[in-house]
Amino acid sequence: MCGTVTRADEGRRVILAGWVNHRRDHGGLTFLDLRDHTGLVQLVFNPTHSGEAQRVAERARLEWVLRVEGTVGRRPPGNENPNLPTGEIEVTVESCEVLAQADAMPMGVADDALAEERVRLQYRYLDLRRPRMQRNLRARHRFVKTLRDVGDELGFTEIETPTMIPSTPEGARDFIVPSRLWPGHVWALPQSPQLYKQLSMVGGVDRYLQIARCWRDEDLRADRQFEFTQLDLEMSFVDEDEIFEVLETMISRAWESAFGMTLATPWPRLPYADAMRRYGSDKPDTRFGHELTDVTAIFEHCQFRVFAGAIAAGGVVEALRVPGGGELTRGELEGEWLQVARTYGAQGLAYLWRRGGDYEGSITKFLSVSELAQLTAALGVVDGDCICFTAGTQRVAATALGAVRMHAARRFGWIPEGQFDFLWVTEFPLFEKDPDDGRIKAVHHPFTQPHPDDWPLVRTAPERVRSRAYDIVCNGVELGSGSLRITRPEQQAAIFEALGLTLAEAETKFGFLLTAFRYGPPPHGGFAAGIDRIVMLGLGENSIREVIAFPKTQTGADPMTGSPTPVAPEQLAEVGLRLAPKAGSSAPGPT
RNA sequence: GGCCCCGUGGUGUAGCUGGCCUAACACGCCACCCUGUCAAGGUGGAGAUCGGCGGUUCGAAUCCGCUCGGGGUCGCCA
Repeated sequence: MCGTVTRADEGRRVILAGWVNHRRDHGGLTFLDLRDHTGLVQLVFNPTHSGEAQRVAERARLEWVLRVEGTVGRRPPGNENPNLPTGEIEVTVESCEVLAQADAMPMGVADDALAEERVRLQYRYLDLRRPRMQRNLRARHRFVKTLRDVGDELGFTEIETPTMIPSTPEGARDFIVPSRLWPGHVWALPQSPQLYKQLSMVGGVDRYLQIARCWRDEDLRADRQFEFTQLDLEMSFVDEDEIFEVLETMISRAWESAFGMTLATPWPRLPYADAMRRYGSDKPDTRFGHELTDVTAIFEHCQFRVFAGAIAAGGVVEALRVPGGGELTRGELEGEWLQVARTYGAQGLAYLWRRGGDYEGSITKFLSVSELAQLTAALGVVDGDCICFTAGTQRVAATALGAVRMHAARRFGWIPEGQFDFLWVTEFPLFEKDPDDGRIKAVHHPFTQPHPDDWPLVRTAPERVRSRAYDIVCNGVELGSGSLRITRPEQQAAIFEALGLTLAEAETKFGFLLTAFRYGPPPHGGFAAGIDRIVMLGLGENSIREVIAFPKTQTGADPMTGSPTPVAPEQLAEVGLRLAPKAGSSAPGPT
């Protein structure tokens, strides 16, 4: 292979095939760099050795595919290239065959010739030739292969579950597939194999594993695609400790084999409530401190109406000390910093500077000497700091200031590079109130066990019930989640009741699972980890599109294939469908 | 659905406080020269009317509006 030729091969005859990465034509003597996924090697075409091969080399252009036969030799002294692994040697070509020509490239293939993402996706097959993408694809392969290997060692059985399953209204929007044999009926692509893996537990599988493709018809993001891949696990007769240990083993070993870095295990556990309180996030970036402080008690009776009003309404005031923030201008704080807080629902962002041993800033005049002294003590304020505040409900104030914390971290370089802080966020709330209709909904899914201590609250104060659901978080990215499941009918009934589901409704939605649970379900729990995101993180990429061979754009299209495409009426008729006219193309209505 | 950023030859950029832009530079492409280069070099050449539409103006790549496309993000993602 091109990149694996070494000094040890000196004198050997080799046959190499690859792409022309670069050409340097001296009008007689010609050099071509030949590339395959292993790297580059310099080919020398000397008219005195082989005039025929040299004439081919003169014609060859970037990205032509060549097969050459030649002899490996040391480069003449002084002509070594220390920037290349194969820089000490070269291949003197005796014969050269053009396997394929290439038109002028629509984009460069070198890593430092990065084109606009639209162009990269349109010519994804060229983009994939880039060394970086080759590295990413192969690292992903190693990662997944090791997950399977370790899973096998740990007694897991890989089970394939269907990709055409019943559609359920819960959770994300389904991609639906019309049924030809059952006109008017549809299948859905799974958002996850959740129910099937639980059924496999009932089926005695004991330890289920799947590298599962999942689909969700929601808006795309840097870390979200329509279809993504998860490491899906389910285990019988286990509790959190065993599940955590399995995942720590599988992911740390796969991480090491794919990225060559070791991960310390076990990972710390952080209850959800603490994560929200300390970091203002359920997926905290714990690579740096600068935690939030609840200063509600200090400002309970203060003259600043925004604080006092929020507290009187049952809310809180959160504070963040920004060392060095004294240099922040009013324009910055009231511009982009405020915008960050507002994006996450805060009404505003209050701030103070500590300069020359005193507080400055527009809210200073509303705060008493005593209040400011307490603030100084509580946060350890020193000269040159800026203190940012949000006020409101605990959730909004903390979340917004948590976002400000991340903004500050990037602004002031708090984030240590090359560090990976994995942790478990545990004891997620079981329920949450839907702000739109005020109804109680399951945070994870309705089969999640409540925390054993909180069973009495299921009836009385459902929003305070903690669950046995947990997430893996690393560097502020949510990498996966899981839970222990409910298998006892009477417990399940209590949860459905809290969710406002009648037994009849539950039967309609999940009847097959409830039926299965009448025939001796083993206690079980599991986890699903987002492979795209983990590989993205391990490779230092900022988007999962960099670790997916053929991703979609943010608008959910594929520029390479020009899809999605319109569909012929006959094809629709066959599956019993009629499409609504496109909103823009319908007749204009009354204005 | 909201907010923010971007859109100039095949690619990447400059120009964008309006006229000197009949649009510049690098890479790539074409032709010729060149036997030790490795971001090879030299000479010459082709190639964009500045995403699209509309407006302001004597005059627009440069200002405004709409629109299309790409990216980021909030909502959404049990």
